Amino acid sequence: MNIYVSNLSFHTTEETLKTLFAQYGNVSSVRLITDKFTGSPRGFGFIEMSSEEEGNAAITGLNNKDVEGRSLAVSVARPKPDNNTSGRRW
DNA sequence: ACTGAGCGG
Repeated sequence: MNIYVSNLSFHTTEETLKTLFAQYGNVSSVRLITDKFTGSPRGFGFIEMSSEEEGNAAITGLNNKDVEGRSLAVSVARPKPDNNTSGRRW
């Protein structure tokens, strides 16, 4: 279950998200998108959970949640484009 | 090296 989370504080780290999402299910992976030059968290990231139900529970529970002074924006991540092995084929 | 809409590897 790929989950997209944004509107994070610039001080928010992976462990913070990990702790928050772990409350609603098993977090498979946590990836914070960092800047290329400064290496600081850009304010958004991706969360992978073990199951879809846990992901929905995390989204429902953590969306618009106040974290470090910012309201989290949690939603389902978009499918990434692929050369030819990607879902819809038209 | 920075800042506030946002979808990465």
